[in-house]
Amino acid sequence: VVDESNGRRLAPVQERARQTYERLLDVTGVLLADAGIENISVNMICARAGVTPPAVYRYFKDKYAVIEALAERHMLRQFAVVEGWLSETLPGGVDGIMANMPVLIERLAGVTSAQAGAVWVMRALRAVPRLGVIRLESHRRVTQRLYEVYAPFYPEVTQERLLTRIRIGVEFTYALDELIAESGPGAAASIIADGGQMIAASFRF
Amino acid sequence: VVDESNGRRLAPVQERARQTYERLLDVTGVLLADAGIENISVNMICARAGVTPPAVYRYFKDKYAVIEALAERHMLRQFAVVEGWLSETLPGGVDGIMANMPVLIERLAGVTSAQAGAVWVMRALRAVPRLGVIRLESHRRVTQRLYEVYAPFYPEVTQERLLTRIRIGVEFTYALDELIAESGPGAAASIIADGGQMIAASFRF
DNA sequence: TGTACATCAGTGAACGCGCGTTCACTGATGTAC
DNA sequence: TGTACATCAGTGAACGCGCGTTCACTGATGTAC
Repeated sequence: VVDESNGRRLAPVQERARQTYERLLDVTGVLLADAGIENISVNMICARAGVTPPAVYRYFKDKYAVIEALAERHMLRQFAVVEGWLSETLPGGVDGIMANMPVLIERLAGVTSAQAGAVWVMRALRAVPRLGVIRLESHRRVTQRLYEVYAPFYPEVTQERLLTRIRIGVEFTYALDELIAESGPGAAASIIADGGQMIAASFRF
Repeated sequence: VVDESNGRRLAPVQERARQTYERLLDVTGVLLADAGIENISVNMICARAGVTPPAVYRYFKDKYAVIEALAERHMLRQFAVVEGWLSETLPGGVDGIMANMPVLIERLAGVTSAQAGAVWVMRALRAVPRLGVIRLESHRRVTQRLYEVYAPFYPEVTQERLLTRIRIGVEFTYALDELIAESGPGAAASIIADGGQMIAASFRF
């Protein structure tokens, strides 16, 4: 009885198993930061998580499936941040949204810094062909959601053009997230402030 | 008699050797696109280049040194594009520079699409900790150069703030380069046009 | 111009190691009656 | 409440393969006289 969709196998049902599963994800994040995507191995993950290799294969098809699950968890958390931010700023109209862009950037960066190795997960998503699709799918989803929100405010802009701009804006936002993650805490504040303004400015047509 | 600085070993002196060297770089680009950073191996590079492993070790310390050299070649080409573009647009002042942003984006994308696997090289640079420094160094260099050019046009902006904006702008530009590389030719045109405008807009303070 | 020699360029074969993965299994947890 | 059984969770040991890397070498190219 194997799921196999997307490389995931059995889902943990008991509490002990759920802990093992989460621990595997966390440990993978740490290792990704320490060793890098090309040096990480199932054996390493096991050793750090305190389990033996077959335990990993119970839940994941291979090491990419672990990274995939880790990435999805991270992107779901970021998506939740976007939703929360939208519901707060939407009453202020498009001006409120744009004025609060630095707030969004800051919160997204918070999610990234909270999870060890999250930047490296996102980088792995780009560098590994097999994992690229889940990043694209996630960006597509965010773009779609933002389009629904922005469209009423830009009646004079064609759908195609607005979608392109939003898609680029999403990409810019992720670039900022990464830039913040690799900067010291001093530089982070000004990147958040100026980066947010830059994205907002780029939505004046 | 070994160089060892940055993992490079002997430099090719004879013509035959120079061809082998360049072929190793080109083949590595292709393989990076096909197999991905985690699956590429020295053996694969050799097989595709029609040489045996020791031939690679003559010029490179390991496989990362090959990717590093490939990345540096690509970034030098892009830097040359930036210089050429600057000398053309600089007479038009800051307005000329900003108006011609889409031209820069397009040319950079041209360099990327001309070299097989160039996007994957840039992605590998992010994902592999050991290679990250050369990407940072390159971005720092471009940022510095653009600062020299922009500074006179923004006398009222503090140095720190202008540097931050340019740094972010550089990152945005690379993000566009990657976005274009993973888009179809139809979408590329509008990303170039709108992306260029977005970056230009983000330099209005 | 020819030859002897130096250096450059690349080969063939081999090595030990760690990787991904699987097998048959034991132990832990939950549940029917 | 106790016991028998089913399912879940993880172990221990082993495997073959391809990896990175090195050795002593042959062949190709350049150069001094």
